[in-house]
Amino acid sequence: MKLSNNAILQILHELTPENPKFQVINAKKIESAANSVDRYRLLLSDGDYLYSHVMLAAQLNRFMESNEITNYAVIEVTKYMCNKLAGDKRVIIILDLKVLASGADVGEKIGNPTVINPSEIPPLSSIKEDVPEQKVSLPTSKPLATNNHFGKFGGSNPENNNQKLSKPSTPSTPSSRVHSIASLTPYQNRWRIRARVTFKSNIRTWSNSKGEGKLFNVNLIDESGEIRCTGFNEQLDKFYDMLEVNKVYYFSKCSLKTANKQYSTLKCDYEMTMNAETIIEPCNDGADLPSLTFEFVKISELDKFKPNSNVDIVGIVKVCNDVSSVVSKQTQKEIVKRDLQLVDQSGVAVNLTLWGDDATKFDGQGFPVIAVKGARVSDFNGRSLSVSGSSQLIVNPGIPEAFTLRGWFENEGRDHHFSTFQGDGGSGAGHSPNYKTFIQVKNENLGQGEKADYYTAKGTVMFIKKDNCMYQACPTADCNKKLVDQGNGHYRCEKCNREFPNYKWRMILNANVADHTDNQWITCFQESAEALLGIPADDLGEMREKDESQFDRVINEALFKNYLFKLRAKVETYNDESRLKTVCMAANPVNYIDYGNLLLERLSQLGI
DNA sequence: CCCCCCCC
Repeated sequence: MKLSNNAILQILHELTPENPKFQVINAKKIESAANSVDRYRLLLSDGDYLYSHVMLAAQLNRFMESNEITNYAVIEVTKYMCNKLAGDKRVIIILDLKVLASGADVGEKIGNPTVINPSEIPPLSSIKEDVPEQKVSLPTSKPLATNNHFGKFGGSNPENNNQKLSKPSTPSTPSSRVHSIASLTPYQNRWRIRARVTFKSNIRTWSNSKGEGKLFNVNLIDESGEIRCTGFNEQLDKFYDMLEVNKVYYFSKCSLKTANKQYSTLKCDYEMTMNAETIIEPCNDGADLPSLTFEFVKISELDKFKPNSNVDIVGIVKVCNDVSSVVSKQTQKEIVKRDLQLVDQSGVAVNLTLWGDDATKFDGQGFPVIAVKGARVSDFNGRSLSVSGSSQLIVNPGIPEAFTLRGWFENEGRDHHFSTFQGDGGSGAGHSPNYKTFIQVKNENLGQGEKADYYTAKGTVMFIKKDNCMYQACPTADCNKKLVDQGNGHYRCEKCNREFPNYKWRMILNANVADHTDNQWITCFQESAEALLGIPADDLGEMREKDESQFDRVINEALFKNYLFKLRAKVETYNDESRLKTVCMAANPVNYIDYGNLLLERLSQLGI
């Protein structure tokens, strides 16, 4: 196996031998800081010289990880560059390669190469006497250039110029090696990243006491992480049109500053601002870079997130409300909004609000899947979501999670009754449920104390009392007072001291639920009663008036279903008689993973 | 240098 003799020395002197063949004598993994990508450093031989300041581009790590390259392997380097570091040290970066022979096949060091001391690179005149495989015209006397421009070299062979060595994607600017986004800090400014644009904002203008202007941001991603980059005024004019979502660019010479976490949904500690020096150039071979990534959260788990935090969410738009408008309390401006009800396989529904253009342009036909990166969590109605200015809304994204959701929805999700975070108390601390069996509730005297006891029980609906399970309630929001029928088509609310021509149906449903240990009578108010019966109270009330047999059918169909009941137990005294009253706070679908784990825990407590 | 993202 013939190596490209002296090619290392040539490269260190800014010559560009084509497709040089080297032997990898040794390799060392450089563990990176958290979130960054590990890199490999190679000890490379050209048969005459050994050089240790050689790095493998991160996208070639697979050659090391798959053991395609082991010690003594011979490689052909089809793309490379030589960068100058502080102290005039030179680093060869291998950008692309082919493995010509495995380390096992070669089995030994070829030739007797001399080690090059990186701080004392021998002059080109010290090229060893054997015939180089690559014919390279050498400049007669060329000092070590201070320009580390890849592909630029002595003038004696212009025809051999960079069309062979610099691929179209290689930027024409002087550059150091490609850095990872995760490695950027404000304390270094000689860096260059190769990154995909995952988001480009609209152009926004501002005007305040400090002045006015326009700006935009892009979000950038590489293997190591994400960062936001903002362009103001002149930079906006220069780069806005050029930057396209999903395309890959080289970025260098942006200002870095600590990201204000209050406004940033990305996990990066820093963010970039374009300045007059900034260079952005397209990169045509960025296929190896990741696209937008999500860390999806199940809707049922939203109560584990604090209000004002951001989450990635994907769900089916089960309900798409019409646009409406609200007046901002702060700006007094009217804003268009649209509320969606989002559901997923976790069996919980949550409201998601779209604003402005997102709201007006949204088409809810056909139960689309939507993904939101960085949706804002609020505790309205237990938990709600909002697509904020820094969120990204993607309708029918081409991601596996979307296809899975679609399949689930078409098969079963469509007919599922979804629970909500309403009735969970809203504070949503996300405590692990206090699971009890009904016999435990009795044995432990739950609800007998001063304060109510809350517990969660998995139970089956055994019986529902249909008499007096609903009433005509005051139509005023938040007033659920039972109305007095005046007999003249009007209904009187004693609480509001008003008469109404209309009413809303409210439910108080008494049901008996059982587990394998005992049974328990529970009272379900509106939301949990609707959850058990699978129908809105207003529909049920109308149904009962029109056709009582249909109403009976709804009640019967609700029997023998299993739920995870969130219950509140408290003794109440009425007419000198005290009895335990159990109110259902929520009837949620059983999560059989959680429930299975609960059973495992109970089994282990039996000590069998 | 923005950073408001609203309401119920």
